[in-house]
Amino acid sequence: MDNTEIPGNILDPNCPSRVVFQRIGDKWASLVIQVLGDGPVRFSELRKMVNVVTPKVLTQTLRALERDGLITRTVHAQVPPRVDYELTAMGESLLQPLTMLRHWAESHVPTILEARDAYDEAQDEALLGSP
Amino acid sequence: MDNTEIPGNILDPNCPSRVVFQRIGDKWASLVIQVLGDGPVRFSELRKMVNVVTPKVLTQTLRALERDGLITRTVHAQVPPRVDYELTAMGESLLQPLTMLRHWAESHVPTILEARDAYDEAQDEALLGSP
DNA sequence: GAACCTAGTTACCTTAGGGATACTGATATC
DNA sequence: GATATCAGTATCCCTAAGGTAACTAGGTTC
Repeated sequence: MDNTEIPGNILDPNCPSRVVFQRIGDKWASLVIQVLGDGPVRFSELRKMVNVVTPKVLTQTLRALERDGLITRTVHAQVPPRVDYELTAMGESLLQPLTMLRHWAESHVPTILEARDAYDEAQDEALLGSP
Repeated sequence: MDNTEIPGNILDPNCPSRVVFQRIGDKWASLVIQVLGDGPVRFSELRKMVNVVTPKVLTQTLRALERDGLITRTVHAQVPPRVDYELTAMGESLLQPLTMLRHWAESHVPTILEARDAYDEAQDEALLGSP
């Protein structure tokens, strides 16, 4: 069986690609994973690094990642509370493909943005030509 | 400069990762790219392969990929019409990281699904314990 | 001239994702 | 007793993504 073939169970909501690509597409999830790549980070630090995400949305993101077994949540019995988030082994294993994708992004996004501009301009001109 | 560092321009809507991760997260886009990995495919064929996507949504997806310079659209002057979609060089270069991610997905998604079940069960029990 | 083909549109609807804002609870410090 | 810290909740809102269903255009075949 060819290892690169495209799986046929695309309809299946549990289709591997579907499940993972959804997580990746999540606005903050992949960012959080990459931030956690350097070691455990507490909630408030995460908020600062991810800059303007609201606590509700950050919590949603973290819960989803925890549910998927990609990160762990550790509550320290302190006051004020301290909660650390950390990648699991599986979470860490995701870093590599994620980093590859990020590198691809960094080297190609300028071209993508140019393509968008060119496309949009062509569209505008077409509209002006036949109003 | 460390090649694996996390870029700071996360706020920037044009942040490379943001742009690419969004495309990947698109429900059909990454699937279409992988289908086109074997060569040009016409609209109707694409519909069959991607199985239940409606023409409107498929068109949206294809237009977005075309706009980003990842695929080309070729109209053949025939009747009935024939339109072929094909990866550009940039589109092809995306296949590699995408395939890596798919392989990661295929080997880890079963674990993810188990983790979800376990998490959800734990949640249910917690709710039953303190109603 | 009726029906069929492909590659789309058009109009409409529903839901989920994300966001803004304000509040809670437990404790320690002033 | 007022205030601060931290890690969240609760409530409400808005938009965009995705989906359904029906229709169009241009030409060909029966």
